[in-house]
Amino acid sequence: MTVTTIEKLAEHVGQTVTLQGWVHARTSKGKLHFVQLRDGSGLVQCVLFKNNVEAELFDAVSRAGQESSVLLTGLVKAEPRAPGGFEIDVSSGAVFQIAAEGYPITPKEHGIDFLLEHRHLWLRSRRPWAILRIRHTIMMALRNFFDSRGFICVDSPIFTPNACEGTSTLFEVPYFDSTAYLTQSGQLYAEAAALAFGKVYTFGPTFRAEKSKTRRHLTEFWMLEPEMAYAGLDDVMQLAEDMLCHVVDVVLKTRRTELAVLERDLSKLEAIKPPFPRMTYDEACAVLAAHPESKHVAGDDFGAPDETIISNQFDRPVMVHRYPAAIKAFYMKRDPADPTKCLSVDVLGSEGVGEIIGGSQREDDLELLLSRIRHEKLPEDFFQWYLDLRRYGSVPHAGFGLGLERTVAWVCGVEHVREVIPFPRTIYRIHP
RNA sequence: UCCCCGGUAGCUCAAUGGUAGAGCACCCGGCUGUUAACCGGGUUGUUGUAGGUUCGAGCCCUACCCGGGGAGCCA
Repeated sequence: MTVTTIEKLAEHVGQTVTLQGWVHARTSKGKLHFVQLRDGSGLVQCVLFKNNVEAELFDAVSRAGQESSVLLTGLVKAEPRAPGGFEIDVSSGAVFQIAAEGYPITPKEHGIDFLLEHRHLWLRSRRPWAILRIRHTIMMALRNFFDSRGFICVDSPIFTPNACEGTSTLFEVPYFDSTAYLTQSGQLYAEAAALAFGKVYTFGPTFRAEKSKTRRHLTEFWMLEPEMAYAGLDDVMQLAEDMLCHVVDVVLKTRRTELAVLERDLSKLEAIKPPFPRMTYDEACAVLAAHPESKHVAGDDFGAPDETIISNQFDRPVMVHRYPAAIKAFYMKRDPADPTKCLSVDVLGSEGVGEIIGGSQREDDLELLLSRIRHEKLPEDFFQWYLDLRRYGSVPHAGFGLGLERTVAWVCGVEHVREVIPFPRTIYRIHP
């Protein structure tokens, strides 16, 4: 007897196979049970006729409520009317466990608070299933993309001695006799690695203790940060464009079922093709100045509503570059053509989702970087190792940070980032 | 930290200041083609907490707790 998974049923039409899973839903009609079986890879309807299976199994299934664990063996039949296109005509099987009464997540509607409180069970539902499988695919596509271009994955530490950028509020943790902080960015370490390996990326969790409470914020989220030696702002923008196009392409090619579960408008994804529009910060300011709903003041950073206005001008991500140096991080290199600007870029996702990537060319001159650190009143001692990178073989280098959850939410067309990470951590939620 | 909204059965919600309800879930019975099945029957409450106003509070007032949406900041 072949044990297989639901997503591979197409290879087994006409054969008898065994599926191992859980009862997603069951309806019975007299001497007939319809079991919607979930096995993690998909969902398929299994039909049990009373006369075709042993009485013990038929009786057990009649008592098997939602989420009971069952093992069913039967003939795989093509069934165009069934979701997924297949149906199992069950001949034998076993009920491993009758789920306890009171499985909280019913087929009816639930509020977000209730669902998050039961996230450990909610993961089994269709929507999280689709989203988290796409998240996985996006992570794989990203890794494959960088791997195929000769990037080395270099992990950055999660315990850090200080603020990487000196801005965000960090989580403080006891570290033996002193204090450590959870990383808010692996970038400074990625720079060190780029000067060692040429092209690198870090990919891991990052932490921000800011009391943000919006659909775009988590206190723990994943960030991918590529960094390239002998590269500038234009290289970074090209890399970001190629990367996003590749990710969307892979998801469109391999996750149609999941996108259908999410009722994603595929035309919005199919529009994600190169080239992405590019505009300077000043050009973006002009767009906002001409927009009646914008309260943006030229020179300031863009607020969330401003980003929405800008990104809604296009059907694909837009790259806004050369922001005022004053509102950006100390390590960003000044634009030689206009020293009030820096060589930075923000990529705003389409459909008004806001910033998904922030990147820049880094300041490679020791004296200029040191003056920026002093001007920002950052702890100079902590940055000595970072300054070493400018002392010994400094080169032009550049990179960016991609917010994984924001990217997944954008691709999935999901409103809130808390749905695109398995166990979201927000200001008021650390459970389960 | 600030602004707005909410908290009633396991869930989603209703209830003019006057006897706390419905649908679903769950349990029992029926049905060989269901798709959120259907039909019949049954179980379900410290109305977030503590005060106050009132003859009477789920409803009005005060404080607090919890959560949601947004701002700022950012990915």
